[in-house]
Amino acid sequence: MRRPKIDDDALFEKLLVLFRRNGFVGTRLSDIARETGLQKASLYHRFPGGKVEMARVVLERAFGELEATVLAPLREPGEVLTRARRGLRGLEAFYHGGQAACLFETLSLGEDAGELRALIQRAVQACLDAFTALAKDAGLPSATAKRRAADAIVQIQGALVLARIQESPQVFRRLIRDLPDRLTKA
Amino acid sequence: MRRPKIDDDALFEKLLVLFRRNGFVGTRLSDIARETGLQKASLYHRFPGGKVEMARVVLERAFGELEATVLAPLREPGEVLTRARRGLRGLEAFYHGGQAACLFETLSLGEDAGELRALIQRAVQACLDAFTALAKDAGLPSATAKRRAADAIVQIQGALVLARIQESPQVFRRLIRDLPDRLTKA
DNA sequence: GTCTATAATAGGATAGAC
DNA sequence: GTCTATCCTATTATAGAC
Repeated sequence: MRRPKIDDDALFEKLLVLFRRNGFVGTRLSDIARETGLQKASLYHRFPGGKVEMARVVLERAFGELEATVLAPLREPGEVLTRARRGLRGLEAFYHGGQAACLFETLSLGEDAGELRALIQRAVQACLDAFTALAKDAGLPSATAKRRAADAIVQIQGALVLARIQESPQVFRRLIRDLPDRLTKA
Repeated sequence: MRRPKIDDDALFEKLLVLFRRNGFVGTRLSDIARETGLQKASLYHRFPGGKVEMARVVLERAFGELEATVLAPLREPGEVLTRARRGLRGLEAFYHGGQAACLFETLSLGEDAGELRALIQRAVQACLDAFTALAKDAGLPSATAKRRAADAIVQIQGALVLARIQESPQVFRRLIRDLPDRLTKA
């Protein structure tokens, strides 16, 4: 076989699901091999840096998707509430309606997070910036806008954690509904 | 040696720190042995059920501490805002001012969580109930009180996650300051 | 109650054939 | 690009002496 058994996109999806659900240590190469249908040696051919590189690639691609489906809509020109709604619809899809954990949360756990921490921090900061800019565009003073943005991230992360514990996405769905106003209204 | 090298309380504290920081899979028996000064065989003498039993005991004791230092103050008779402030002061201590992760979050990650999930759900539900009762005592209608309680849990969990990622407890401390009003005010 | 020693398994990672 | 086979280490867990 010269052709890949599984293409990069599908491979990325499998890795994303695993790292999201089980974190870094909790995701074993044997799991990845089983889910992708590749042997461990083949995985090392695709990711010479091993598990850490797999996690890094997943983080980078997830950040790219977040940028395209959530942050970009938030920054588009137009009416503030419309932008908020579009971005949050993207966010809802990004987290599978609250049924998927946040990669930034699960990969920030433990000491192994060291090599990935900078990447995670950058992604979270990008979210903070985008939300802040939106709240400013809504006419809120700078300090208030920053607080609203931080509140939004806090609530998103918290809702995802609670949804995981309760095994119900209800609290996350409600949040998505409420956030556009909470971010932009006086 | 017939006397324990380390007493139950100290042992519990060590386990708590490890499981909090690294989750279930991320906490290895070798870490526990190093931190407690006990050999692995001695750990198995204290916890015949192995790592799962250690995690269960930690969860139970942490729940007990939460009950005593946070939930009980919330339920005490007296002025609502005072009760809220006392409970939240307990909560701040419980999470070391935002520098320690939530055990219920870190142990709810991964498939290993199966055996511990019921315990975690019970603890979170107890928090929801206590916050709800407080909000009701503040005169809020039942449905509103429930929403406020869920919001509180969401914000606490989210702030802890964000604090971990940003390596700064700032967002958690601000939350503790704001929560008494957010829970009780019309 | 703790220890040393050891078993049994699973983990990440590599070599080299095809 | 994928595979089989293998290495080495770490991991959980147990046996039995003190």
